[in-house]
Amino acid sequence: MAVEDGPGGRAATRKRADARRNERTLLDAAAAAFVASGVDAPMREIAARAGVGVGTLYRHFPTRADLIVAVYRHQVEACAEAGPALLASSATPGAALERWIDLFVDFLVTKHGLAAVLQSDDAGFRALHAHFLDRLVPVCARLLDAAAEAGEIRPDVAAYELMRGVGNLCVGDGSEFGDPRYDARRVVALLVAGLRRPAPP
Amino acid sequence: MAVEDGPGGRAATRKRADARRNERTLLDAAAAAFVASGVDAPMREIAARAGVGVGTLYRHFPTRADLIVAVYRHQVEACAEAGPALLASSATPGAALERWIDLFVDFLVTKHGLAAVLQSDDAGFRALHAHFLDRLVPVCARLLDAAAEAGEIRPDVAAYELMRGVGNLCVGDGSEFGDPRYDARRVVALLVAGLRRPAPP
DNA sequence: CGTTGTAGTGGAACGTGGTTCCGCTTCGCA
DNA sequence: TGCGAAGCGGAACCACGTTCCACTACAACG
Repeated sequence: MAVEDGPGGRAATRKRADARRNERTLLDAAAAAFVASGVDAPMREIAARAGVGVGTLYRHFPTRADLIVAVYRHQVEACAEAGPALLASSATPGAALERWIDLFVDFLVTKHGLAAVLQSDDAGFRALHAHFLDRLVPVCARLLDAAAEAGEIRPDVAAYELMRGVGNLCVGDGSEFGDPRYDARRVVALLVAGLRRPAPP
Repeated sequence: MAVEDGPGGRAATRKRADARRNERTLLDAAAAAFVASGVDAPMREIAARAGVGVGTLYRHFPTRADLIVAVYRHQVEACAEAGPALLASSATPGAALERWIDLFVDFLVTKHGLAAVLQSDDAGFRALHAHFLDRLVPVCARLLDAAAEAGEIRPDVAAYELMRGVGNLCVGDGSEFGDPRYDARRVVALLVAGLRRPAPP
C-alpha cells in the first residue's frame, strides 16, 4: 500500500522504470505459466515467457513463494474482504461461514497444485503461509467466533487448523486431472458438517 | 506368496541368490533412509546405504513407488487385517470405524511425506494408489457399510473419498516438524464427526 | 573342477530444474 | 553528454532422477 507509484510518492526506494515494467511482465508471464503448468512451472519457462533472463526473475522474486504470493495477492485479498461482507449479508453466521469456505475452496481448486504447495513445510514456502494464512485466518476466526456465539457450531475449533484442513482437502482435486471419485467440495462439506454442535441436551 | 524360496519351490522365475540378498539389503536401506529423510530420500543415498550402485536399485524397484510399496507392504497389510478384527471386537460398527481410521492416521503420520506422495497425481505414483488404496478401500467400505446399516452414520459417503480425505488431512503433520497448531488427528476427528447421521426425525 | 551362458551389477553419462554470479547494458540524474 | 549504479542476461554450477552398457560372478553342466 505505502509502496506504490504515483507522481508525488517518490519513496526512498524508487525503482527504475524498466525494472517496474519487467516486474509486471513477469507477473503476467507467471500467471499464464501457472494456469498452463501449475504453480510449479519451471522458472526458466516463466522467464522465457516474459522474454527475460532467469536472473531477472530471481532479482524480482527471490523465491517461488514470493512469485506465487504476488500473482495471487489480489484474489486472496478479495477472499479476505468477502468474509465480513458475507457475515453481514447472510441469514446466519453459520451460513456465512459455509459460503466463505466455498469461496476459499474455489480459489484453491482452480489453481493447479497451489493447495499442495501451500501445505509444504519446506523452508522456502514459509512466505506462503505468512501471506496467505496470516491474511485469511483472522477472517475465518471472525466467522467461526460468530457462528460459535450463535450456537451453530462447537466453539473449540481453531481457525488455523480449519484452514489448513480445508486446504489439505483441496490437494489433488485439480480440475486438470478430474478424478471423479474425489471431489474436494464434498469432503470439505463433510468436514464443515463436523463443526456442527453436537445435539444440545 | 507363490514367489517365495524353499528347497522344493523352483518356480520358473527363480532369482539368483545374490540378487535376493541385494533386494533385502535395499529394502532395509530404504526403510532407514525413509525414516531419516522421508519417502523422497535421494535414490543415490538409498543405493549408497545399501552399498550397491543405483543401477541395482532401479533393477529391483523400477520406480520409487515400487520401493515405497515394498517397504510398507507389511504395515498396510496389518492395517487391512485390523478392519474386520475391529468390527468384531468393538461395541458398535461406528466405534470400529473410528478406531480403524485412527490406525490409518497413525500409519500415515509416522511416515514422513508418505501422505503427500500418496495424493500425488503424478503418473509414476499410480502404483501407490493401486497397492495402498486398492487394498484399504474395501476394508473401509465394509466398516462404512456396517456403520451405515446400524444407522450411526449417513449412508452416502464413498470409502474411496473418505480415505483420500483422511490421507490428505495427514499431509504436513510429520512429527519431524511438529507444528502444534495443526494436529491431523483432531481434524480427522472433525471429519469423522461430519459422517454422523443428521439427527433422525 | 573347469567352462560358459547369462542374470545381475556398478557407476558414468545424460536430461531437467533450481539457483548463483558476474560482465555488460541501460537508465536517469547532473 | 557523461557517468555511477541499478538492472539485465544467461552461462555455469549443483542436485537429483533415470538410462545404458561393459563388466562380474553365479550356477548349471560337462
